[in-house]
Amino acid sequence: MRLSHAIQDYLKTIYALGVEGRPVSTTAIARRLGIAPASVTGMLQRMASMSPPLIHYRKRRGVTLTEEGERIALETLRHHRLLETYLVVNLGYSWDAVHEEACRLEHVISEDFERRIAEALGNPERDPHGDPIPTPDLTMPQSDSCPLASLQPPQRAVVRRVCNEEPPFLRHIARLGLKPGVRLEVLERSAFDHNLRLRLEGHEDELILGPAVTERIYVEVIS
Amino acid sequence: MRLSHAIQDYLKTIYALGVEGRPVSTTAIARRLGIAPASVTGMLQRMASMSPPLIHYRKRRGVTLTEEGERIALETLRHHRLLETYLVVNLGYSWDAVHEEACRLEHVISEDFERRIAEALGNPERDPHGDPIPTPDLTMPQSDSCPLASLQPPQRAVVRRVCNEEPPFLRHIARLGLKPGVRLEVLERSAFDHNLRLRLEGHEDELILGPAVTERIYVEVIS
DNA sequence: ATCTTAATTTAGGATATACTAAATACGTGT
DNA sequence: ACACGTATTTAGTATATCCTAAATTAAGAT
Ligand SMILES: [Mn+2]
Ligand SMILES: [Mn+2]
Ligand SMILES: [Mn+2]
Ligand SMILES: [Mn+2]
Repeated sequence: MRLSHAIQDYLKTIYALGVEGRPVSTTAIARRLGIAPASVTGMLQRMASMSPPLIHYRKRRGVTLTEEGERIALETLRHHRLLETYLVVNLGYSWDAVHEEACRLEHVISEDFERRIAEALGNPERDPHGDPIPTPDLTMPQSDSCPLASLQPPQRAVVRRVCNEEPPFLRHIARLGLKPGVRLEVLERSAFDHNLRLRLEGHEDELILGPAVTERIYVEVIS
Repeated sequence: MRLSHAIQDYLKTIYALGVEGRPVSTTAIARRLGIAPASVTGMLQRMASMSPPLIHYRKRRGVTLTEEGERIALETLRHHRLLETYLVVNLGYSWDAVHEEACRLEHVISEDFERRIAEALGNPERDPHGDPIPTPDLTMPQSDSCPLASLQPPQRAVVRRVCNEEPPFLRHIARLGLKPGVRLEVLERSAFDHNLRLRLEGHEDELILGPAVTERIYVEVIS
């Protein structure tokens, strides 16, 4: 039974919002998808009463994914992230332009297409934004990165992941040189405004970043 | 105004069935799309009353494309054929497996995606089946090929185009060595059953093909 | 002219997915 | 216990796309 684009996007959204198995609220889903809350309620009720059910739904308590729902969320997410990677690596897209394209393509490619691009890319583990790509058997690789915002001087770290898909944000930090794989050293953390002063490896000049940026960038601390 | 997948497929179908501007019947569209005739009537009425209208619709007389309808048909067809070519050339698909995949992807790729794969392929003029690919400004390249069935011995010709998308048919003729670009010589045409005996360039043994095959293969006669 | 049949359209419905407006429940502070 | 504001659900619609069954039209045969 092939599921609709709409349902696949709901599942992806619930997966993304449901950290640590906490239930996800109707409103949160509505905001993320740009849909009226009432419409989301309707869709959640339908998804909960399919067989097999895709979500556990408790009125006014929010939803969590069933095993089946999570499987499809991961399947769709694997499509999405492989596509983003393919668009950047093989078709020369810039990393701020791939999200929209992948979000349309993810719903229509076959399993064969998925296999072929994965292979062409050498079975990558992360997409251009550093997001982990679910494995072919649909488990999500765990990564132990933390927000750049949580670092203290004089810690050193590698940028792992950028958790914000908005093209202007991505263009901004790319211009600064902040991309997955880049090493950096925290020089100072200012009180109250929590700005970070830091230097990227290979760059002379220093950077000062506010929390609006540092909370969206995940890094791995270098021992 | 973005048109739906369904409408794009209707337009492609009307384009394909409407040789020389002859009106296309409801039934023909229904058969080709695997949809009930009544549903087709409904859709045709809607398409005729959009602004701008996509088709000219005369009750019980069949439909023809308007300029706008033809534009979209060619746009979709360009997507389809570029995708088929890309799948074969860059992702290693076999030519009998690309149609279905392209028929889903054609509706969701952006103009940017279209440009990029066209460029990656060197702006090809034909797809893997030899079908001409509409140019970027949406004109259909004219080709002067004729059915293999119309040849007489001892004419020689180059295979140009295979006008049948069914995978078993494509696998069959590929196994025989009949692909676009292959040269051949007609040795004999038998009366009544219209079988053709012929030899492919580079092959030792001869082939005997019935009209079910030779009417679907288009060739260009070598002077 | 009328009959028969095939093609087509109309009528009535179903499903998926959205919307707005109105009703209801929940949680919090009094 | 209660009232208020927010989150959520219900009710009632709308649109797109399909379906089946019944009605209508056109075209050829008698
Ligand atoms: Mn999507
Ligand atoms: Mn990503
Ligand atoms: Mn299609
Ligand atoms: Mn083709």
